[in-house]
Amino acid sequence: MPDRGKYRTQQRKLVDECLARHAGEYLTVDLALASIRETGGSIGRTTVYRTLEDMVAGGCAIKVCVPGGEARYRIAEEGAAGQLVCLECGRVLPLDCRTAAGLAEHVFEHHGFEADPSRTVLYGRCADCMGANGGC
Amino acid sequence: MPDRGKYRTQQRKLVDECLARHAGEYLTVDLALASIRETGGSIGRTTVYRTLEDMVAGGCAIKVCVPGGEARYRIAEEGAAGQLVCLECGRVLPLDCRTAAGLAEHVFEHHGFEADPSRTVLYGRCADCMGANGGC
DNA sequence: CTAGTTGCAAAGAGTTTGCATGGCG
DNA sequence: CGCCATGCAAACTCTTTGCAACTAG
Repeated sequence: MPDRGKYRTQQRKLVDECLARHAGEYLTVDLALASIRETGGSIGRTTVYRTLEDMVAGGCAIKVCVPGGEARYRIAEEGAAGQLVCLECGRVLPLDCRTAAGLAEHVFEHHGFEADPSRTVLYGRCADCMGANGGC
Repeated sequence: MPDRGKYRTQQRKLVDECLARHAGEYLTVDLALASIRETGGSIGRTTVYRTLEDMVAGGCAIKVCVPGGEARYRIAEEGAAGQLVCLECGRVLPLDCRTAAGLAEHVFEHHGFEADPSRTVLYGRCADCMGANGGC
């Protein structure tokens, strides 16, 4: 394995910029790829995968796993929030960071588990889907 | 698609019993398959997949998504807890239900998002891995 | 120039589906 | 007896890897 992340290449910048452009959103590899190419960038799918994984390893990006779907990536921001995944529409919404941080702290004290607040994931139904399906 | 879950077959019982036998644990499809066959049960991998998905759809099982790994399933118990996923060793640990429930309530009030406490997932490092890797 | 990086194509892992056989009610 | 369930094999999807050409420093 080469010493990943040493060179600041054209492609690496493209991925960086793409996540920054979509700050707060959760992009799949294909969405990122499409967005990059839309802006005129030249990049291959493999490189997007590799660069995103590098960013996650380096703490610059957050990876969220959605059951039955593709992985989603978001830029890691200062005081970044966790995520709320709607099981009906598949949307991913941000969770305020205070809540996530408080939970992580509580978990550390009670379980000795060092949770990353920005990776907190809750599954359920978003407000829109609750409204649409109401009682049932 | 047939009207899944109508008949209470031998195999369905086997999967049920397997999850019950491992209550609180998070089984992969392969682990469940192995456990069932160990106890003398006859079942195919496809059926385990299908039955577990049926159980998740029916609210009898919880599915947890581990990045880079297989899906894991746990029986859905009354007052079931959320889960703590260790990103180093891949282990999944239970999160006490009081904490998860409190968080879900908080999230509902602040975000209008109806989170399922038992599906709360936190990612980080478990106590064992923290001890092993200490400072770094 | 040297080592890291890219990206195509192919391999791989996990999961789902088609379809004929078998079982529940 | 009808319809659902099973399970093998094949298809599929998402992701990773091998490798030769390329590029940043």
